[in-house]
Amino acid sequence: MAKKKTAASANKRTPRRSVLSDEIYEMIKTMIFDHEIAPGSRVNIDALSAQLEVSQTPVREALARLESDGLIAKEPLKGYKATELLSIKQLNDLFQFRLLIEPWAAEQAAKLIDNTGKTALKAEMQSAKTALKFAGENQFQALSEHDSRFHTLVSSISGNQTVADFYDRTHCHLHLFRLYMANKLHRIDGESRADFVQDLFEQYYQSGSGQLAIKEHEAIAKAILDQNAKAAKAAMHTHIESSLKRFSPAALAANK
Amino acid sequence: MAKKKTAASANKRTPRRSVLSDEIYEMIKTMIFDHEIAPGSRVNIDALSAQLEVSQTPVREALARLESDGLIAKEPLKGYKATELLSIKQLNDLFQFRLLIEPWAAEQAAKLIDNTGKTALKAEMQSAKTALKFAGENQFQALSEHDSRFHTLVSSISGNQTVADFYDRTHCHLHLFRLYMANKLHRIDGESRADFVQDLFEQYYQSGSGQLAIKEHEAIAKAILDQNAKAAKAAMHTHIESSLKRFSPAALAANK
DNA sequence: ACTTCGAAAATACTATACGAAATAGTATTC
DNA sequence: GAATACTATTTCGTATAGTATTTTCGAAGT
Repeated sequence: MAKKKTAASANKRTPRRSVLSDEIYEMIKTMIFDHEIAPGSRVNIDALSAQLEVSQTPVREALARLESDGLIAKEPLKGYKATELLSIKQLNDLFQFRLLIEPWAAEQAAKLIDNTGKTALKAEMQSAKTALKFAGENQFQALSEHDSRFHTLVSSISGNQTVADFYDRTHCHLHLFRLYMANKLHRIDGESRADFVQDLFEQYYQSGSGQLAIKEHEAIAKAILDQNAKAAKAAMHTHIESSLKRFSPAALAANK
Repeated sequence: MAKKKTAASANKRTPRRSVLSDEIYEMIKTMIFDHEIAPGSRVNIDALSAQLEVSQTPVREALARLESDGLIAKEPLKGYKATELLSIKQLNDLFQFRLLIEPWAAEQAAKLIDNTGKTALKAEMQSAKTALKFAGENQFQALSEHDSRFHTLVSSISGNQTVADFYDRTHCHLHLFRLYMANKLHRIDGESRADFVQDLFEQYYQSGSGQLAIKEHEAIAKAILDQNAKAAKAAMHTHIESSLKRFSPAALAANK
């Protein structure tokens, strides 16, 4: 609902700096992220464009891109629908893929990092800590975003653009977040979405998973900053395996 | 020009089994591969939809998807343009990426292959040989397509869908790069595009690169069929490194 | 000659309305 | 009760108009 206003005002008043189509793309992504568009549910272009208060044209473009991203599936002449949540197998496949890529990326990052990279990495770790302290009710969101930025950063420091691009394309954080959300939505009926996020974070936080993830990130960051390639590689490997373990119960629950 | 007719007839006469938007997507992709849309050149939606004799809507959707594929880039409010070709660095990055993924995929394939997979793999190797013998002037095309199918097949036998998907995304860039080589290395003006491809094949073929690649494929296939995981992994690693070496001189020439 | 400015043209982007074709759902017939 | 026919809904594509932004290009000022 808040989104409608944003779209309308951005459209009518302010001189646009970007293109509506891109905004719509981001908005729909967010809606999928928040389960406002539930996994597996149909996406009616008419309804969506009405809700967002834009015409069909930008919605169509956005959906076409989301389809390439694997977040939306198109059935010809039947319409678009949000993709289902990751199955256990898909989750394992995804993490196996990451295990092939990211430890190598961390290793390279440790070898090739320069001062700019070091500054960026330190800044990211710092901001993660402060975000966790002050984000209040949005701490889980903050954590998730930090995680995404961290892995993107390491990939980019590795110097291999292909690797960096391909990490982005996995949409890891989005899939994992959806998984957790679904898990939570399953348990508590009738609550508002904001409350779900809050609850979700609390569970995640109180289980110590958040701190663990940050700790592991710190180990990776330290190794990279020390330019200890072997340690960086090992730390990233450990981190991804731990991360998979933390997410697996959610996947189990989501898949009933 | 031949394409126009296809589009029009598919649109007007026959009952459609797929969606126009998808056809347009394939057509534009073909146009990029054929250098009908040159790398780096701008893509005028009006002109393109006129040329293909369809409205803008399906063209926009196709371009949005091609953008996700990395074949087209969008600059907000300025329009779409075909992406530039791979630089030497990007080519190296891409092959480094493949070195991380595909040897593992081959290893897994050797471990997990079943009878269906064995049949498919044998059939592919067989068809590669016959295609090379009898394809005549389309031998380069045949070889290129076999290469694509072979690597796709191994990825899919590996059982990891994420890995298979990501291989697919890399391949179009390699394909494009090969055709680009053709164009650059044989810069003969006034010749038709088909002639370029033909010329490329001849050089490639006469240099023995084609046979080499097939030989390496056979080594990989044998190891997988023998379910010798280690050998399969090693053979794939060797193959990709050799493949890069075969590409590199052309890449150097192409980038002046 | 070189920049700087500004109008005109070209182009990108969005909105809207309509229509054809396929799917989905419902009723009718046998 | 099953197959068929009809209706409704929805998707997909077309056409067109209007707005916003970039680009072009020429004139004025330095």
